[in-house]
Amino acid sequence: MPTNAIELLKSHSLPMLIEEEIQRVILKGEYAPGDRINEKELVLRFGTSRGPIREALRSLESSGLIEQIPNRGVFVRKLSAAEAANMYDVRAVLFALAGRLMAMRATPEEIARLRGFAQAMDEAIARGDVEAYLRGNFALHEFIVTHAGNPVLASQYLSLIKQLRLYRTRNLMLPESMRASNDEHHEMIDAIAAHDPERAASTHLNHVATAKQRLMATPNIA
Amino acid sequence: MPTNAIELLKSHSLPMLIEEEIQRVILKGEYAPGDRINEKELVLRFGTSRGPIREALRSLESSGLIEQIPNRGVFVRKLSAAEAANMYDVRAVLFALAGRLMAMRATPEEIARLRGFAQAMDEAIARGDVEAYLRGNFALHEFIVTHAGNPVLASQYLSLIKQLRLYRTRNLMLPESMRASNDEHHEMIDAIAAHDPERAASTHLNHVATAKQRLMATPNIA
DNA sequence: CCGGCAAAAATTGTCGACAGTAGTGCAATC
DNA sequence: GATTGCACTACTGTCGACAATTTTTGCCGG
Repeated sequence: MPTNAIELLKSHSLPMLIEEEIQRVILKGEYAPGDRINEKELVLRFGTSRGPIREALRSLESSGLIEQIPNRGVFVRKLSAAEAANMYDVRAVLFALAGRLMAMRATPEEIARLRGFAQAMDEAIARGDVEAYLRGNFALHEFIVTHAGNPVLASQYLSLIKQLRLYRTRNLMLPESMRASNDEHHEMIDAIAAHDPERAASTHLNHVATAKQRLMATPNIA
Repeated sequence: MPTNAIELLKSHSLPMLIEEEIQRVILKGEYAPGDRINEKELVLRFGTSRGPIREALRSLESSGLIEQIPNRGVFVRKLSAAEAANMYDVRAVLFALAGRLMAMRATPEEIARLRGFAQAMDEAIARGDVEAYLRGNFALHEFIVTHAGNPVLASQYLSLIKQLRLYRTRNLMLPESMRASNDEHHEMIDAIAAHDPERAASTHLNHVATAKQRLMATPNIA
């Protein structure tokens, strides 16, 4: 197959495209944690041979979304509560660093963007639109870590976020939780706007720490 | 080749073994940053076909040691000073978390081990044995992050350490630097032994921060 | 009816070969 | 003599097939 439509998208090799698609499917929940992923199935799905698919799976293994067991196959990674808790602790210090850096370097435009995110989330809460709230929440966090001026930090943080999506995606958001969480967002942004690195670091750290508390408090529904 | 000697080592698939060997060769400096890695060369070196080798390279790419450019090949990753600085900042907050956790959970045996490392380094300095000092330094750091009770933290920290070895391995250690660094080690261990998480976190953070200062102060010899 | 054993099916691991692309050097032309 | 175009080379990308292992299935005996 010399000229397939999937090939035309440039600067992305075939294994990379396959990797992104498998990742999308996993995060969407089409494969559940613990499920086995059959290579032949992927062959049929993508119409390529097994070579590129195996390369994509190796890459996904390194990013922590799947697990390879020799001669047994690949499985969607299953996160225990303890592992998720560990990830939250690491995520917290990374996010604190992001907040600290943001407080030191944020431009007025960036601060305005941050306030925009928080306001949109306020409105989503008022409308009771959980979907929009979660979108805004992710956008705010992503904006902070990608604008902190440290790509290594951003990459590690986003990788953790991705892996954490494997843990109990049934993340029911109560209205009061959303309100409390967005209050914390406002405090974080105030600290950044005041260019107060210490306060930014502590508010960001606490934000993730309380999110962890909320998550760990929910009964195990798996 | 049904029964090759390399195959007998268990619980490690062939791509994993190849990956470790390539990694070892890169970190040893046999391939320098920016060098191109030829697949055919690896085929001759390992005696396998290109399939397992390509899988190993994909995995190494995810761990940040090499870079793949479509249709061009793979290259040993080249770290700029800015990227190294970013890694040090992330490493600092991770190490601070490790120190905090260690202060909360370290057993008397672990504290004794820590003191043993620091003492061995003191002796290495007295002997002027830079090699032994560096070994002890790595052993101490590794011990702390792997005994902090957070495998996610350990994995990320060790991954950063590995990548940082691509940056100016000509890390000349002056005797006064080693003394100052090991003084910091003693302070870190004291904080852990006192089970003082805050002091442990700050001493660990500062230890990496000053290491970064020292590294960035050295003239660029690349 | 159940457990263990053996053959068969399915799946992963590996390989050699072919296709396509980037880089190189030569040659012809201005 | 410099430059542009072209063939050549070497490499990466992909594929289909074979080998080895695991899992399933069917059978037999208890």
